[in-house]
Amino acid sequence: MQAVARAARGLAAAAVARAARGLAAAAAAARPSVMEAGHSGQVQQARGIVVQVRDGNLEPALSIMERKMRSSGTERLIRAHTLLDIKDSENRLLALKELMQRVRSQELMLRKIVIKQIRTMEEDNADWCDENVKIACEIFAEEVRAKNRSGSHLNKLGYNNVMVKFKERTGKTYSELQFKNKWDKLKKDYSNWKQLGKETGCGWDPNKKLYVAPDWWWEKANIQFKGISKFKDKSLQNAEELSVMFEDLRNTGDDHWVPTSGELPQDTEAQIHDAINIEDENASDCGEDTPSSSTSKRRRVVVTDKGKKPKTTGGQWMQDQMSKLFELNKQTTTSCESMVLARTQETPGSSIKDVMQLDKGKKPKTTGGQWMQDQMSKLVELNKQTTSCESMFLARTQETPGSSIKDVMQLVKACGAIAGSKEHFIATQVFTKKNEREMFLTLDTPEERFQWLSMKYEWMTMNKKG
DNA sequence: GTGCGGTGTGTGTCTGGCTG
DNA sequence: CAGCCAGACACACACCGCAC
Repeated sequence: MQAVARAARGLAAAAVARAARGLAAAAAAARPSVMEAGHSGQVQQARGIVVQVRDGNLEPALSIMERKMRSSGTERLIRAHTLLDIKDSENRLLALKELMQRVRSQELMLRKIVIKQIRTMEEDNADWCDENVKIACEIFAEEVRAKNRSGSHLNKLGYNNVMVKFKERTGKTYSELQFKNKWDKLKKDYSNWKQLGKETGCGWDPNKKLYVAPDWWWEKANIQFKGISKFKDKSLQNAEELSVMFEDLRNTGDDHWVPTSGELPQDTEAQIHDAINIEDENASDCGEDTPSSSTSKRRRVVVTDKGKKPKTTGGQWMQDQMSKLFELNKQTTTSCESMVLARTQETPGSSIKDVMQLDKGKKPKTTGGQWMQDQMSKLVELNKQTTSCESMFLARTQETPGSSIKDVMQLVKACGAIAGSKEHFIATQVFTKKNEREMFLTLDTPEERFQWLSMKYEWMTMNKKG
């Protein structure tokens, strides 16, 4: 409002000046002056707008002038002129911006064309003959051993090394992308080959080193595992190198999940459960680092977030799941860990508490893959601890009687799980397994035992649904 | 010094076109 | 039709400048 008033005042002042000029011109020959004439109340013929200022009172005169200017269209002309000035300058600015954008986009286009031309001149069309694939696999494996793999792919340095080494050995210049594509392809092949090893419908021909199955089986398998039928009449080439490249991140879906795969387990709890593999006592007895095949295939997560795919490269989801995993590990480990701690002095910095600290505070400024690898290493360490303390515990329980089904079921009833209750029912199901009984015995109070049974029931029913 | 937003880079997934 | 390839898309992280 004040600005508007100021503008009006400015316009008025300009008009006053112009009017005064016109007045002055008309009264050029005569005296007194314009102001004097105005002051004396004389109205003189003049061009322009004439306003009288009475008794030196400027405000009413300005108001009158504004009215006159508005009615005569002068104000509109002045405004239009002013706006035209602004528009001109703005237009010039816009035009300059547009020009810059045009130049920039043309420059970009030109650059793209030049890059493409240079690429096509420098790059060879990928020719993945057996020999080239073999060399590539060897170099890939070298780079993986040199820890130039982050996540599930080689990093920039890794690809650069591959490009250089491959050129040295074959004379061919392939781009990073071409190697990346080949890497993806090899990974898929390796995954399919491993899948064949688990399929029950095919046999193994040791002479030909081939999986054998009827044609209909291959057709069926190829629908489920795209590209698997290529192994119908040929075996996996460069298996050793591929093993180095992919074995620790194999993504067959049923026994591993790769956090960077973008396909998340729908039932996270169940996945965590599978990951720590509590249900499968046989597997835990074997001490496998990775869980054995679970009952559910990896499923595409239901995307609710405005259709975006769950890209989880070292992302929040991964961190959340790892946290949950730690939490569950803590739950299953703490009780026996305390026993171990009582006997042995713990290595500083390797306690669960220390490891759990990883979740807190700032995110580590590393790539998702690196972070994941670190966390997994720590998790493996933690699991080793768990396994060792479990074995210590088992050794102890073997010494002490009281872990028979009969003994444990007495404890079940004592903690309030009466016959007919869901807690009692789940106890009858799980305590046929020795490990479950022993785990149950690690709980100190009846309350803890009852809660454990409740959770066990919910967990198992949830997994049944999943 | 700290927090925030913008930008660039690296990484991973997916899709569709081209070719043999 | 399978294999190869390019490119779009999405996300995480690092870095930088700026305001407070």
